[in-house]
Amino acid sequence: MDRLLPSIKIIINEKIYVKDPDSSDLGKRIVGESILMIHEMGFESFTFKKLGSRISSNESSIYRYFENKHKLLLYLTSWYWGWLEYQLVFATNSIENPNEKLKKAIEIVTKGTEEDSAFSHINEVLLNKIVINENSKSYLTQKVDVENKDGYFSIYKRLVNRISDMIKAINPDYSYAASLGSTILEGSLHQYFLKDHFPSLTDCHGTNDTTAYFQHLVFSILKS
Amino acid sequence: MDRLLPSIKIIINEKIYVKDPDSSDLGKRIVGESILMIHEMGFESFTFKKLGSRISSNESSIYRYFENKHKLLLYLTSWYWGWLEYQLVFATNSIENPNEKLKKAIEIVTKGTEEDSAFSHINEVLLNKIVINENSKSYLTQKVDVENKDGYFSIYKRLVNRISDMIKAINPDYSYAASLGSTILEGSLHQYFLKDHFPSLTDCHGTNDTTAYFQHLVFSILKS
DNA sequence: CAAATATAATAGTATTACTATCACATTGTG
DNA sequence: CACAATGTGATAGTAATACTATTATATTTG
Repeated sequence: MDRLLPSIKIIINEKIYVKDPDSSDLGKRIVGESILMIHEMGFESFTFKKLGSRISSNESSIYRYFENKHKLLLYLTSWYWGWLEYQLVFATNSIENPNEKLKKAIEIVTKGTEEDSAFSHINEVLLNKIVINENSKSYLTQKVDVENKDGYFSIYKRLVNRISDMIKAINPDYSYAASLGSTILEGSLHQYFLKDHFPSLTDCHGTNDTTAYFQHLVFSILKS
Repeated sequence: MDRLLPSIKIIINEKIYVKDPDSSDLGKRIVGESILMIHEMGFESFTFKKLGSRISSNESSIYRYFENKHKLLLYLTSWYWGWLEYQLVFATNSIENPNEKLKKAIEIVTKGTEEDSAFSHINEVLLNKIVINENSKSYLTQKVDVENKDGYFSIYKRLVNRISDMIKAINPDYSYAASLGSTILEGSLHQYFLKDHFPSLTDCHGTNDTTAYFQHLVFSILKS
């Protein structure tokens, strides 16, 4: 993908970090390298100590950016959802026809990720894979309610709401617009996970299958 | 729920445990009390040491039943899916009409859990809540593929397949029966999670809403 | 050039997730 | 009854984790 708005920045809730990793070279290395490492070894095995030695820095320096690795995961997933929201708005904003708009929206959020040169320190393709594997761990914790109150999940919620609003625009009488919106986003991640690890539980094996599955699903429901 | 088949036992893959917890009083206390504790404090904070002191036993004794707490979680989720499969087969087996059969199946797997007196040491209601919060942690690990090969997820997969088969029985031309089956199971857990923590992202707030949502979703798709 | 700030190095702590060993109690078998 | 096998409990020990604290050293900025 090409650089359309080179000066854009994804804004993350300030409570998620101690110091904005986007404000320094070290911060960007922390974020950029953590994506590679979490992708390689999984979130559980990833530690700040290992990250420190990988970026020739120190454990204690990383703690000046993120309180703990859970907050770093929240940063990464928030960034991903913010980036996806930007793609979504950019691609659908000019579409007038509600059906075409929703169809495009589903395509954007369910298709596999391509690289985006606009954010050089972040590998969006690997980040997408991290989100598939680790996203639910960001909210399946004892602290969800507190963190939700603090707005840690607001980007994700806004994204679901955008999709739900598009659904309502097509069929205002449909009673489950929010549920359908959340099912598309979460269900899409899940289908990609199944494709890699439980292929017998999904039919989405090819490039555009997940998009086709959800487009068919959503429009069948809204027509009836 | 009443005891229909009092002598039934949910069979769990033997590789998941070191010693069958169903074979002794201590084993049953380990399983029964772990459900209460994981529900209370979440899987991350739960440790074998804490469990030991809660059941007036010893950490090392628990290790004689389960290699680690991840295996214990696999045991609990497998048990839950096995139990749910039993409910499903029991409730749908005698239904001839494919539409009625699938409708009933969706009801069984998406409705909230009631207590089952047949398994006295297991609190199915709390176990269902654990599954909502912790199930994905049982497979979102680096070891999934090895554990899958060893059959750790076979009950869950069989359950998805049962639903997929019912879908195919109604509409053999539908291309996404497996995906739809997995979406129902996983999506249902997710809607229950949203209900408790992100209510704005779901419409399933009442007792039967999740069932109604998925029944409407599935039959809309299969009709079209 | 001095002061402020950022980073690195080191050390230390409580907890976790185990492993190993030994003692004791119970149970089953010959 | 004796003795062996098994199950359980108690204790100790280890490596790794997830931090915190302190101090030293760079680097930037005013």
